[in-house]
Amino acid sequence: MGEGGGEGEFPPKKDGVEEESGFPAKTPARQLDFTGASDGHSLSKATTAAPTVVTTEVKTTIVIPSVPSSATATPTMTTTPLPPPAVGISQVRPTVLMGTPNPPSQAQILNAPIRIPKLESPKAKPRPVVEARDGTPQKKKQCNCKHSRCLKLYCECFASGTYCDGCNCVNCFNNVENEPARRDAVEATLERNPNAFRPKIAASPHGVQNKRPEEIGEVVLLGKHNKGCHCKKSGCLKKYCECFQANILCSENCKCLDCKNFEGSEERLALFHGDHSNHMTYLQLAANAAITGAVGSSGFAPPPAPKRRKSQEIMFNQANKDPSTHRLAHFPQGNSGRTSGGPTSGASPSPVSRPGGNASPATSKIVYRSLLADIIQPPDVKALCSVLVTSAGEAAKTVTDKRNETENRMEDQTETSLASSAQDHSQGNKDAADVEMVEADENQADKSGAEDASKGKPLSPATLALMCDEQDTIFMVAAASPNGSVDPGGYGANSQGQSEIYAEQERVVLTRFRDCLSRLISYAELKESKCSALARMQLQSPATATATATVAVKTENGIQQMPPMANGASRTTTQPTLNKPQPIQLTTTANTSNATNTANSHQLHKPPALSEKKDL
DNA sequence: GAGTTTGAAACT
DNA sequence: CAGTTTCAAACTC
Repeated sequence: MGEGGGEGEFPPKKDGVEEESGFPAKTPARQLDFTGASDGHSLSKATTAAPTVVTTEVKTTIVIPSVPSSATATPTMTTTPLPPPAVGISQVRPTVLMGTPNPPSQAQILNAPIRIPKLESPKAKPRPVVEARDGTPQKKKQCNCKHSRCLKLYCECFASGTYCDGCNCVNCFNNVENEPARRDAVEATLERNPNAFRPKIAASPHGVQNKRPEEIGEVVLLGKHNKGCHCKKSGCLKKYCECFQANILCSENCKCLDCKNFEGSEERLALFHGDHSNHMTYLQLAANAAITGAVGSSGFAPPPAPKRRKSQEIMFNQANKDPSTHRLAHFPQGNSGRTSGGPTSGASPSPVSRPGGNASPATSKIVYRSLLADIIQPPDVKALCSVLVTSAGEAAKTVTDKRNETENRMEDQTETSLASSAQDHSQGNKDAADVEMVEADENQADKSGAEDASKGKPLSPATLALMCDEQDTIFMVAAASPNGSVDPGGYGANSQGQSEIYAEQERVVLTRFRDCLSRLISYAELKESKCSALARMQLQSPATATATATVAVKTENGIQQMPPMANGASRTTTQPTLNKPQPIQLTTTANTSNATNTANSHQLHKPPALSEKKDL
């Protein structure tokens, strides 16, 4: 078991010679030293070998469930210097690949006694991975390592940076008690491969976000395997394949044979069509993975529940048996000579595309879309920013004017002026105290966070991911006061006036932004209710509803069409009227073709006029 | 649950 | 860096 660390001979092996610690005498890239002498010795090498950080922007229209607040709960494992958030395998992973301003170094990631999935009695029974109906694992996965002492990447716990807890492993060293050994193992692993503990799945610029839904045909999950898989026999359609397991398509990084895990692959489609509802859930989970840039044994997203595997495989096998769909050729890989992956006979419908390749033909697959998908376009954001900046400027001006007036009035009253000065001082102190309190709170709330980081203690990536906002705050404070003291005026302006201006600006900006969000929420609610209404109509009269599939919603801006799908699942999107959610007028329009619908939807992709957004 | 298959990791 | 071995998960029966 995961708690059985240390005792018993290891390995139970043929290799013969063993070190006194029981480790095989084989000399790996760097022999591990489990004598414990390494306790506390630094991972200086690893520490300084902070690998380059891939900064990738990921966008998705798939709604990402928020991380439960419990994720930041502080475990009570007192021997752990860094209380890690409890992270299930489905947990959103750190944003190392996501452009986090200061991603943790590799050593930071690893030096941390990272995540202890759940604190239980050491004698706790092994817990199977429990999956909810939606396929979301509720417990961390448990390894079953026997020969690796859970100190090699073979061990999923070790590879994912978690301690074994409640695992079924034998002779486990991946625990608090064997931290020195574990550290050495980490060091050795890093020496072999500095990126060993980095997320295997990097976010990919390719994906759905740049395509119209009708062009997509299927959801192409973002991200690609950094190293690529090397599958030979699984067709990359089994969980043996790391790409498949992460629910991403194989990429040019892969060296797989007879790959079927590419966009447009019939086998792959068959697999997913076999369990569409489950797939939808899976998509969200995988989107998490893409978003966070990490899934799998280094955070792999949970796989789809294998409940329907049989039926899926039937379909898959049928597809395989069909000679028309059998592919001998490797599908195209941007630069590795993969051919188009097209079918070897004319029976298969269409050429396929690879991530980053040509668009695939449309299929009838429903694409899950957020209710707010496409509502916010880049120009919208720019417009909003402009509005906010303008507002901030106006606020500053107002405050300054007011202040000047007041000062003029007060000019002759020396006594009052002195009092004011004193107040400035005390106010300044108060501000300083406030800032310090904020800082203290943050440090306390996440002791393992910035404070530890500043001390050189590592952060688990998940923790870092969760505290990025706090980091920003801390950064602001630090920037205001590089020497650690806090500028009483705030932001280094050293005057209450500035402080007031900033406060007012902040108030105005936040207020405006809040209003904007409120409107978005209102719009989403409106849209949802419209979708629901439509869905009900479809239920009542499916034929009609499906045939017409058009709901005209009259707004002050004209008519908007709603796609014939409920709750965000759609292939078309409507353009919001952000400033004023209108009462719904549902009108079914007979004889409205889908083509019309699509054409309109294209038009509707245009962002709202800037004037509208000013109202935000 | 035991045995087999598979592919990543470790090693040569 | 290619080939081989080891390992543990995935899968099958």
